Amino acid sequence: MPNNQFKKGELYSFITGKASTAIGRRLQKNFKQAGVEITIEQWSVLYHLWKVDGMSQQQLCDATFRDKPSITRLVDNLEKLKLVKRNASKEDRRKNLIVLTPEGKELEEHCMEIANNTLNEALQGVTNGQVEIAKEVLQMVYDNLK
Amino acid sequence: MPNNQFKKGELYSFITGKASTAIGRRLQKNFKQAGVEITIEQWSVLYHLWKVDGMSQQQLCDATFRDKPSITRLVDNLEKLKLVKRNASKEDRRKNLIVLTPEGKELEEHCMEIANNTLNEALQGVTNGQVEIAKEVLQMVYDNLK
DNA sequence: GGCATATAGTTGTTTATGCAACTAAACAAA
DNA sequence: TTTGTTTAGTTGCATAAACAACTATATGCC
Repeated sequence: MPNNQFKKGELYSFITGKASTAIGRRLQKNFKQAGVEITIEQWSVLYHLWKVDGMSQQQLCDATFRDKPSITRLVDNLEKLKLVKRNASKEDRRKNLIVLTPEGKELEEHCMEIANNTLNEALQGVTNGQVEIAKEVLQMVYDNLK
Repeated sequence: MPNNQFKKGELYSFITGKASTAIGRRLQKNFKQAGVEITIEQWSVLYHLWKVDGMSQQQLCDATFRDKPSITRLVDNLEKLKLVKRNASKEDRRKNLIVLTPEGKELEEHCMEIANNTLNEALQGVTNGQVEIAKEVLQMVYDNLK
């Protein structure tokens, strides 16, 4: 950006993330309507475990961009829901490996379908090219600041 | 979107808003370093009051995309900080008009400078064209779902 | 081996969010 | 005027976020 002045409208929306708030809220609503009783934050943890089961909490922090206390509490609640278990690591006694239960595994297909449909809803009328560019911008922002 | 399938990576980032989380976190850090003792959520309310002083709480809900209880509590805390006051509306006794105090007004310039610099930081290496397209996509997403 | 530093996870605290439920005021229809 | 419906704001509740501080474990250096 050669010129360092933004119109105020851009400033606000970029900072507050209204679009992702709207997606998150819609996804939560769609989960609820479909009888899926997890929060979107819990989903965001399960999402990574479905891809790689048995991650450490620190790995979940990195993957979900949250801090350690937040992950501790999210995992607490997922344990309560019997969707995950903490297994002490054999190689490093500080580490817990978070593993999916059978119920946790079972949720994947249904949740991912709902999430997929929600994103389709959100991106109605947006072209593939626009999505690609938006992705690039958001990735650059994230890389600039993480 | 003719084809309703996304790669999983896109799915996750769009839904969770990692980029705006990163911006928000950086802005909070920059406020703190500059000795500005407000949260970014409080800033988002002040932002609208700096543009239009004396808004009702419902108007702030619409402007900031939050629900009524959230605004009630944000305004509570801003009152505690003596940055705003609630004035009962003369035309409609249900309504509070939220007005800036002199201290609240005084914060504008410094806060907006910090916010501006933070967004510049975030958008390093992004072209004007890319920003424009990203904005359009995010606006469409928001309009599709709000 | 001992000590300094780094790391994983937990606890405390404060702020925030959004759904549900409620009260009071305003508006619309009969 | 009365009644039914809508609207503005508040309270309750559960979940979440992140900073600070802490404990226990692991790593690196002398």
